[in-house]
Amino acid sequence: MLDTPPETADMRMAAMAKALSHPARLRILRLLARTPGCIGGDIVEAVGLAQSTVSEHLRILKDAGVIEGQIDPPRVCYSLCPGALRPLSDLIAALDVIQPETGCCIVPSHPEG
Amino acid sequence: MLDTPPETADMRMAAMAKALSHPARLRILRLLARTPGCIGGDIVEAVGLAQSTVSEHLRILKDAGVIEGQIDPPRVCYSLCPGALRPLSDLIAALDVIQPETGCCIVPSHPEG
DNA sequence: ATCGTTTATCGTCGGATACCGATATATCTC
DNA sequence: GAGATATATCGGTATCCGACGATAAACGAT
Repeated sequence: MLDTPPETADMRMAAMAKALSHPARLRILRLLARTPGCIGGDIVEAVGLAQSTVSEHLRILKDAGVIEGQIDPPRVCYSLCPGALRPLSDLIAALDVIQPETGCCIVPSHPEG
Repeated sequence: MLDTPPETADMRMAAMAKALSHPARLRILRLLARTPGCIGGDIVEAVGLAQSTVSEHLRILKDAGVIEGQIDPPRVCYSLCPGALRPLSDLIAALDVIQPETGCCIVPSHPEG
């Protein structure tokens, strides 16, 4: 039912950014980075939301490829996918590089025909 | 009406990420980075959406502090705010650093009791 | 003062998101 | 099979988002 829908690179990038666009999810990511191993439902306690809500956030992160879950029944052990966010930081770096220090407009005058 | 609502650092970060969470906005950012100077309504053509829609995207980016507009009546000259996204890439870097190469779970066993 | 140009705002609509409680699912233990 | 545990999914509701057309606002030119 999903014959490779027109998913552009920007769409993937946008989806990745969207995964980071909620405080609870940032919390989760930091928690996962912090933890020496990986955790299960402790995340629920850490973020202070309902279990179902946290599960949804985890799904979003998983769908975005930012985290992955390793099953250890009946738990699931979540962890970061190391290089997953690299493209995003690369984009940010690229944007900054090209725009060095020029305050703003270089051509404030309008070159009319 | 907005007496500094409990805006945490994570909320700011999330808002920044949300600014990047749409293909059209990524398009706009890349366009601004690309352009030697900065552009006005050419953005509208570039993204292929209605003028009002693009204006809204620009507002979102501006609110997030990612871009800024310099007025050159009747146009507005948009440009990137150079270091604005740094905190986001820093976060990403931090996440990756701490998670070195450990495939996943370090403690798959559940310390019951 | 009026017109033309460019951008911002408004009203609206459909669809997505966030949150919750309740329930289903999966697995180990007994 | 029954029970316990941990996670995923479902149903519902309130809110937000993205898109558009229409309209307002700001300013230079005539």
